[in-house]
Formats: sequence, C-alpha cells, structure tokens
Amino acid sequence: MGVKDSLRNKLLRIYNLLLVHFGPRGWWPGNSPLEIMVGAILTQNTNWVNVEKAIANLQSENLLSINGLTKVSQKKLTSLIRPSGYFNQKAKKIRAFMDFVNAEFGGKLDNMAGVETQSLRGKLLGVKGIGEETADSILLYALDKPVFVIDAYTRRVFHRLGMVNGKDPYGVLQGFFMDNLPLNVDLYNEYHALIVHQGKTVCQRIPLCESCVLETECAKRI
DNA sequence: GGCCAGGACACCA
DNA sequence: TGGTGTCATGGC
Repeated sequence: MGVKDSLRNKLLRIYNLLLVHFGPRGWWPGNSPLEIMVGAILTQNTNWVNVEKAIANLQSENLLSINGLTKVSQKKLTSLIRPSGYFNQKAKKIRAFMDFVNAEFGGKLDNMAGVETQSLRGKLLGVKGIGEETADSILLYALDKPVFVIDAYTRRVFHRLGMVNGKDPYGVLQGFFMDNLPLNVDLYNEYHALIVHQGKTVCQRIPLCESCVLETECAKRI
C-alpha cells in the first residue's frame, strides 16, 4: 500500500469514526440556496446562533430573496442583521454579493449553478467580502459543487492529529483533503460538518490521536 | 467580565 | 508573504 493510499484510508477512517459517533449533521442548515449563501457571509467569525437570529429577522420582513435583498435599504439591512455582529461590514458584503448575482447572472442563481466550478470560484473570490472559505461554502453547500471547505476547526483538529501544519495556506490544506479523498459532494459536505461539530464539542488538547478523536473529557482549548 | 465564535481585508514592513 | 489591527453581537 502506498503512502497516498494509507493517507486516504486514514482520512476515511476518521470520517467514519465521526459519522458513526455524531451521526449525519444535515448541513447546511438553510431552506434555500440563497439562504445558505447569505448564511455563509453572516457566519464569518460568528457563532451560528447569532446568524440564525439575523436570518430570522430577514425572513420576518420577507426579504430573503434576490429582489428583496437588492432593494432593501442599507440602513434597514444593517439593523436586521445586527445580531450576527460586524453588521456594517456584512451589510456591505451582502449588497456586493447581490450586485454580483444581478450583474453576472441576471439575478438568477440557476444561471450561477451552471458555471464550471473553478471559474465560478474565481468570480466569487472577486466579490468584496467573499474569501476562500465563504466561496467554498457557497459552492459546496448552496450549489453542490465538490470543493472541500477549510475553516479554523479543520486547521486545529488536523493539526492536533499531526496530519497537517495548521499554519499552511488555505489552498495547501484544501489540497491535502482533495488530493487524498474521492471527489464527492456528499462526502465533502458531511466531512466538513462533522469536523466543525468535533471542534465545538470534543477534547481540544494536543496531541490528538485517531483513537481519542472522540474524547470529551478535556476542557483545555488550544 | 473576559473570551470566543463555521473570516475577510487593509495596511505595513 | 507574513504579521497585526479592525470589524461587533451575544452566550457562557
């Protein structure tokens, strides 16, 4: 068995450990592609509970649509998403994203879904306020594109496992997973969701080994 | 009352 | 390209 095969097997073993222990996470929590996209922006460096409040505010005003978010005033948008934090920044980001959807795809997400993945990724990264993680979350969770999402939990958990350097650039981390795992939307979806859940709930000490990836008796967070 | 949460970006050397 | 400051609410 080659090095690559063993790495692939190790990644799949960890995935199965997490999946069996926690069960499917049912990501992304959201009822429509647009809601997922907006949620991806609102959750930047923010607790998801706060994001849910902001989304509920938008829904209560019937504004969770391309048209609604395009026409709503900056002031009102800012006040509605206030619970998610960074509300001034995020209101601009949502506005910039709507401008992008309208200009590039005639305001229709269906047109967006038809674009080749890497080309679309490049376009998304050109929108102010959308970085690599947000772009990939949109691609994977809203548009069913096979891209592996890297976030702070992924860095920490796999650094503790001794499998990656947590300081490596985003693309290096993403390559580590995508070069060693089959290109599969459902796998990437569930794996990332499980990593986040693991990071939130499980022992955060170093080192973390495969056999204790599910331990809960440890309070120390690195 | 401090710390952290499913980041991104401007600015600096 | 790498480090640092900024943005900000809400739960614990």
